Amino acid sequence: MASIKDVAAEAGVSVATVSRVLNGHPSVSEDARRRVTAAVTALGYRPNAVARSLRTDQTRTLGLVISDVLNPYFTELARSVEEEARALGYSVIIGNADERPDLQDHHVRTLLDRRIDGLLVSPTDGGSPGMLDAARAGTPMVFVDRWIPGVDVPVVRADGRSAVRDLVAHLHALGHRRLAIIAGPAATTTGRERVDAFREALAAFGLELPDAYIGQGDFQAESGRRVTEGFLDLPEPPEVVFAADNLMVLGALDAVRARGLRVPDDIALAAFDDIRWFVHTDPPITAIAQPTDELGRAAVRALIDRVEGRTGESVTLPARLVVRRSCGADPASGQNPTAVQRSTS
Amino acid sequence: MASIKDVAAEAGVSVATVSRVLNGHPSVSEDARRRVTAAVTALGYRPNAVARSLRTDQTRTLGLVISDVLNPYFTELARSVEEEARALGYSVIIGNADERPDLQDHHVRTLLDRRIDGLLVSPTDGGSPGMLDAARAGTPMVFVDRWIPGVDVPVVRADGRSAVRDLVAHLHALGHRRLAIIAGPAATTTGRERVDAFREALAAFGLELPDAYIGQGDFQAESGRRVTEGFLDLPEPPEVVFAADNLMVLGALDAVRARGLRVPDDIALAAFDDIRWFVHTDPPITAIAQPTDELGRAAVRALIDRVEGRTGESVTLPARLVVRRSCGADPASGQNPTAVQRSTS
DNA sequence: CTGAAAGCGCTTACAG
DNA sequence: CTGAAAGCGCTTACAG
Repeated sequence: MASIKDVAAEAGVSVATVSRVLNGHPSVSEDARRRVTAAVTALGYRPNAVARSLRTDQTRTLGLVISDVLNPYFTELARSVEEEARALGYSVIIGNADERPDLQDHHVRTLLDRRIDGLLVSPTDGGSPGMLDAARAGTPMVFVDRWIPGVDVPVVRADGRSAVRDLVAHLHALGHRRLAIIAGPAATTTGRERVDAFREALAAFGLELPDAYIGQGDFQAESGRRVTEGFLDLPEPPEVVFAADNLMVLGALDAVRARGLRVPDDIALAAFDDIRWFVHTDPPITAIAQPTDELGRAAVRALIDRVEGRTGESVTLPARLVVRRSCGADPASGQNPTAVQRSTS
Repeated sequence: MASIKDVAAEAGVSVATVSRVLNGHPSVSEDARRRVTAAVTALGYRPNAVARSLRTDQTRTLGLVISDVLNPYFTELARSVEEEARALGYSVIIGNADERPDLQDHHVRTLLDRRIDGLLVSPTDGGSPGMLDAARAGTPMVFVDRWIPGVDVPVVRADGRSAVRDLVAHLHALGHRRLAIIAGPAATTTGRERVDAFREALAAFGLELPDAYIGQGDFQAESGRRVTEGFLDLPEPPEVVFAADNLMVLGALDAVRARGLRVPDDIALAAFDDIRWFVHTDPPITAIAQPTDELGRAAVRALIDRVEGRTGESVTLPARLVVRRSCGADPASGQNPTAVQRSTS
């Protein structure tokens, strides 16, 4: 592969001059610029980003460590992150933690070894050692979706509180009183917050959230299945199961189906995180939708602010309820008296 | 951040010795090794991968350019690719082409600029200039899923021919005679092949595939919707619509639903590529499943073979039919006389 | 406007 | 077993 030396030789100038035209430095004669450009195309020369990074101490690359690539929520997030980063002149390298702290650590370490300029993380657990090190070492960093309390890093996330209130109002209006939740890992903020928001919303309606109605999931489908089976085995099973993410509701559907029960007649279902397929499941699933795209973009902007020496700010965007049929409502019938946004599809 | 010099100073040895212990070189005294190790942990030293790459001319990194991250098929592929690569000591950087040749080119260029050791591509179109350059320049490369005819690069893919035959046999046994297909872009191999396989399978049953029953999609949901509407507007609409990927069948479902029609009563649906949600759509969707995980692993092995100087071979793995209810069959009823694999869920 | 030179953080043949 | 030195491909202050 041609190097800058080859280009210099071909153009009859020094490598310094080649470098200058490559980087758009103003003080280069028109003649030199022309010859270098010609040499570059003649040789099909592409600057070696590795060498450039070593010299300039910047890679123009962001690292993104997500909890699970197989979860459509994170996949959408990754896409918007990459788009915004590209628009701002950065590349992004994605690491998939698969909800495993050790894998998360592996990726953080690898990314840091590659000297990425900044790190975007949706932490899998309460903070793996490598992650904490990175934060302490002052690596420009921002958390997306999930965060780690006590670590001084901006957080870009959705606030589901009001949407969860809308959901509970919706369920209450439909006559449901026994509401259960499949929680995410207690070590994650989203795992805890969604339970808290749910409990608070229930309290506003004078309802309790008994321990038996809090199932411990791990954001994976299998845990949703297992927890739901537990609920169905209860002497008094819940009337509604609210899954804290879209994969666990998949598992819940599996479990309900395996028992030969019907949604919403026998049991109602709802989920945090909306995905396109929810329109076509049987029945269509009521969900809380995050502004995923904007979250990804805001996170990138905050991170690049930090990277370039500005102060990146935390951002919180509201999530919203999308009512479909899985809780018993017919969105078109106007049965539901509370003011919630309805699905248009 | 501590450099190798700092470690050398701390340990009281030369940087050469530090480098040797870091790389497990045998001829280092036990004493030196101990002091270096101590210095490394004392300083929290991590070797700079950028500098190492520049020197050794290898990055231990593979590039993966996929057509669309939002498509679960590619997301699964990416996951297995990363897993196998990691097991073999490589990292992978993913580029999402979003089915756009210009974006594909952008990623190929960026990846090459970073001097990745090898490139895994599922080409979006007939081959963007940058991709062709890369192949010509001798960059170790392998195609996954889709490939470019005439380019001398190993291909790792699934052969859907026999599964498509099984599907057509299944449809024929159910009494369907007017079968239509939503094709992928003609510029992609999978776009063309699936139509060819479908046509051949129809021919075996004495059925034709009229032009009006071939809709031109682009592997995105919206095109599936548009094409399906066209089918439904035909004087004689098809009885079955077979979508060449899972996103287009989503669009087809949207279109069918918008007309107030039912699947499979009014029209049957099937798709290439299986996803977990198909079990829970209304109705569950009959699909052709690829051995995605094995494809990803095989592709990585073939690529690393090339990178390390061995001859990476092409691999073709069979896809299989998974019968559900979207074509009118009740998988449990044994209605279908042909020997096809049934969904167990 | 231009070039020679230093240096980014490593690895590795060479000499001892 | 160990170190001094060269060099990977760039960028950039410095001098002219």
